[in-house]
Amino acid sequence: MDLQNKKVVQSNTLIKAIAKMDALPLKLFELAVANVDTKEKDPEVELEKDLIRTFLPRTNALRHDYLQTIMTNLMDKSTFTVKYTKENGKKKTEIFAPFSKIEFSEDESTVKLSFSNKIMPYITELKKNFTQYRIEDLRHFTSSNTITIYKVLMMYYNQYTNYIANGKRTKEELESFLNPVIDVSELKALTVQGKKSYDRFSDLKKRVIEPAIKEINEHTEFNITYDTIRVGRKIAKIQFHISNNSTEKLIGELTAEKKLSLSDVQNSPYTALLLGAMIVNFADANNESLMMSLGENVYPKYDVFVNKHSLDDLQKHLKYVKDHMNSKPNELDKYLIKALDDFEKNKGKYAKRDKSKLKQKEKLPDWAKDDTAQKNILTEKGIQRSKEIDELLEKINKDTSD
DNA sequence: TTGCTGCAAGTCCTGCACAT
DNA sequence: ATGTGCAGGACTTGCAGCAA
Repeated sequence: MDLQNKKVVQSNTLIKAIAKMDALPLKLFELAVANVDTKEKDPEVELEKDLIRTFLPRTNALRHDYLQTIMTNLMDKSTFTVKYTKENGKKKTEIFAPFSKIEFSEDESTVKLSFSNKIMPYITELKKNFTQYRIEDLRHFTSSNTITIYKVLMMYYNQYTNYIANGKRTKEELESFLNPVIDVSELKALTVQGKKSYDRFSDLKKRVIEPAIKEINEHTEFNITYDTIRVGRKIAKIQFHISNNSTEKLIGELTAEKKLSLSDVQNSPYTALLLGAMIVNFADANNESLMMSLGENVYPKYDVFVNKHSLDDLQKHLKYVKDHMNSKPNELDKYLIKALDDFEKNKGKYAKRDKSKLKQKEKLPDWAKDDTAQKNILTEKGIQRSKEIDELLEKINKDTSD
């Protein structure tokens, strides 16, 4: 078995469920989960005794009676509490044991663990939220708190890698997965629940947080740091910072600029805007050298512009550009960049203009000092064209987000 | 089965920093 | 100036692991 790559796969609900297990039962549970075939109807796992032995701190031999103690402990202490709010707003709690049976024999080299039906949905329902982490990392953890904190942090980290791959989250949302903020009370509930409370944050920090982070940093490829967030004088939240050299490389590759293709440029909403403003026509849209020059040189600037202002402002800008164009320039990309730069220089007088301000006399950019251009934005024809572009954009955005 | 050892976890004390 | 909360150290407790 390739432990190095063996991933434990659990639903995030399960991770957030409170496991009152000690470190050893928790490790064995994770080991079993790592090896379960979720497609089986009645999932059973056979673990080699030799493998189990490697997860024990100091044991050289694994005698039958000692194994019995460990497995009894595993059965006794493995309880999961899942709390959630029903649709009608009422709280619901489910408490269940992950294993229905554990069997082993003196003359067999494996231990057979049967999962309970109740826990399987949590392990198999991975489509929405999923967490994967290396079981190998757990081997060296001595505290159940380390395992729990590691799992919670991996939950966030894997959402980061998941979403960065499909590009469906903003940069800020991705950052929040890498720098999750967790309430001290929630962290206490996840780690020391059921035990004597750590009323003093310094005790929680000393006995739970710092040893856990130390172990994670020492035994995994992750580097965890944290900041405390105070509400008043009290430390109410902890913001963790997760980094990982090898995975950063992978993420870098995932997010590295993909080589731009003609279809990328054609499918860009900016192409739709240019078509809508009649700055390019359908023949232009199939002119590869023209479109690639726009995609490489102009669209990145439009990205910056839209980020700063809005797509609506860009749309207005392009209308003015078109209405001021006497003839199609030879180098459309340079022309559009120049027009955008001029716009930015005059943004205070133009970009933030609303309808009430339109009635006032104000200085417009040179390329926009055109009566027909100013009329156009207020004419029925102009409004209609604006609507058409909005509809087109909406359609494109819908297609690309699906 | 019993008792020993080592260690993790929990608690308490003291001094310090800082908000009020 | 005072009270509150934190950090660090010391002490206590419980028990896993193991040998006899």
